[in-house]
Amino acid sequence: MSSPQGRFTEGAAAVNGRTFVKAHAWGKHLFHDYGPAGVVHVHLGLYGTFTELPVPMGLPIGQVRMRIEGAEFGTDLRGATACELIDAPQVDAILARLGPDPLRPRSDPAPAFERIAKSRRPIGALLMDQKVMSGVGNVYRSEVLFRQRIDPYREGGRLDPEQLVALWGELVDRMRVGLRIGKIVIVDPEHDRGDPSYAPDRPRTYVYRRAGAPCRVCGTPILTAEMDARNLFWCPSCQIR
DNA sequence: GGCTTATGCGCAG
DNA sequence: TGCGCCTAAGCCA
Repeated sequence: MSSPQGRFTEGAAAVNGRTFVKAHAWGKHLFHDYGPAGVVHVHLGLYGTFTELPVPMGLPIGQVRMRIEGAEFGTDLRGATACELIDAPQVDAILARLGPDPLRPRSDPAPAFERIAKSRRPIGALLMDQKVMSGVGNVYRSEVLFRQRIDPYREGGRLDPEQLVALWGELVDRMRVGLRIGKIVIVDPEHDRGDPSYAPDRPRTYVYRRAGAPCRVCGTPILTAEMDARNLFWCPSCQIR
């Protein structure tokens, strides 16, 4: 591992030349374990990216914050909002403020259900709150609420227990598909199976970024509004308040 | 080539 | 509540 330029170099210097042992993720947080040297905490934020390159990787292009080089391939990290060396207690502190992650095996949604059930905040905001549950982003919040026919403005406490179970199940299913194929596809994701190049421009979402376009189910124009400083999308006809 | 937008979040005020 | 981060993709010309 190396830390070529600017920002984050101080912390990362401590693991310069160290061997990357393993990685794990909780919600949107990624942890790279370097054994006794510590843990590198990465959060991609809005525009962080890892790009993969064959070895030899050549000189870094642009503002590369962290480079990991393997035997055959390596990665360059750019644009992340966090890339810092932390110790075990700091890892625990981050995990302590995160709710259950639908992508983690054997994740227990009960604490999330409890928080939602007693909240008067809209479900569209609760799904984005990392303390309630972690990993759900702005695309999935709009899409799973459409799939479950729940209006994003409905108060959390006004969801039935069965709806909470169904909503969680929907998140698990959809996010697993996203993980497997490497992109968010809600509309007929099985088309991607075995052929990532299949119909690259076919529809991927029901409502996300489709403001004004007809609902794929009922034809009603999709609405958009800001909720918690993020763009929200929904069908006023399919989704019940 | 330029402009806009964004799968997110911490912090100032 | 609004800004800053500062990359990449999509869209237009």
